[in-house]
Amino acid sequence: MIVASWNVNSIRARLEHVKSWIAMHQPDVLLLQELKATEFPAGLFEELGYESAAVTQKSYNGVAVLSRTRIDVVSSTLLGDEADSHARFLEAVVNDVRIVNIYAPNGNPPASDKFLYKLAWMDRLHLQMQAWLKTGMATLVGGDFNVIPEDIDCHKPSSWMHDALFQPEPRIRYRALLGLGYTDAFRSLHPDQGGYFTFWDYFRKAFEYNRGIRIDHFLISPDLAARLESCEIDKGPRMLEKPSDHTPIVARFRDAG
DNA sequence: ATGTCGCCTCATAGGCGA
Repeated sequence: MIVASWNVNSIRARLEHVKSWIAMHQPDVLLLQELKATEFPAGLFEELGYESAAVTQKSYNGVAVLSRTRIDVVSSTLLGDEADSHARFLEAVVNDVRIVNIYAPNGNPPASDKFLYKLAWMDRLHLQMQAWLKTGMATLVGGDFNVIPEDIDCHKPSSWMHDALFQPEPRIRYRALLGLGYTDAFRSLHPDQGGYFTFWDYFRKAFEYNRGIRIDHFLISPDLAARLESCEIDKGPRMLEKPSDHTPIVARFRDAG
């Protein structure tokens, strides 16, 4: 099973990029974030052989799961805050695997209401991820976590020390998710290797100089970690005209034994 | 502070979020 995740920064602006990437890579499951549109063009992906489920809102956020096989949606809201209406979460079951697509809050600037929302959101995610482990179902939580886990996950820590994605509070919470028993799929197969990023700013030729950050992640339960074959970042789409500022990450799993 | 995108609107310029 091949699972990919890509923050597309507007599904309308990136439609051709996404369609051609799917045609080329044929993932079994694709998680999309930052749709930035009320309507998700499900029909266009149906033509490519993909079922889809999406949670959307006007202008902001939005996540979608695409799959070549049936998607059973479990929930479109993260527990713990009835008043939270952001489209940032979609939990589904595909091929006996719990697939959770997240677009975690950015949280900038630090010491703002947005930053507090980010931390609270991560605390809510922690509780769910803890509960999922106890169900015994193989679980993958993927998407844009908006957290730079370690110093090697950015080109230069001093450039990010004032950014919400690099603050101790979210980083501690990310590590706590690993502490529950989840594995950072990419890092587990590429230990101690810096210079691997999933996001580069549009400005200052950040991509050309590889001044980026690794903030798109797959956190996988132990049974899935045992099935993990590869996890790579595909920089290809970031090189195209009018790219998203993120690029896809792709994980491959052995079939369940 | 700035850079650059994509969205929206008290819309063709400016604000917001990233």
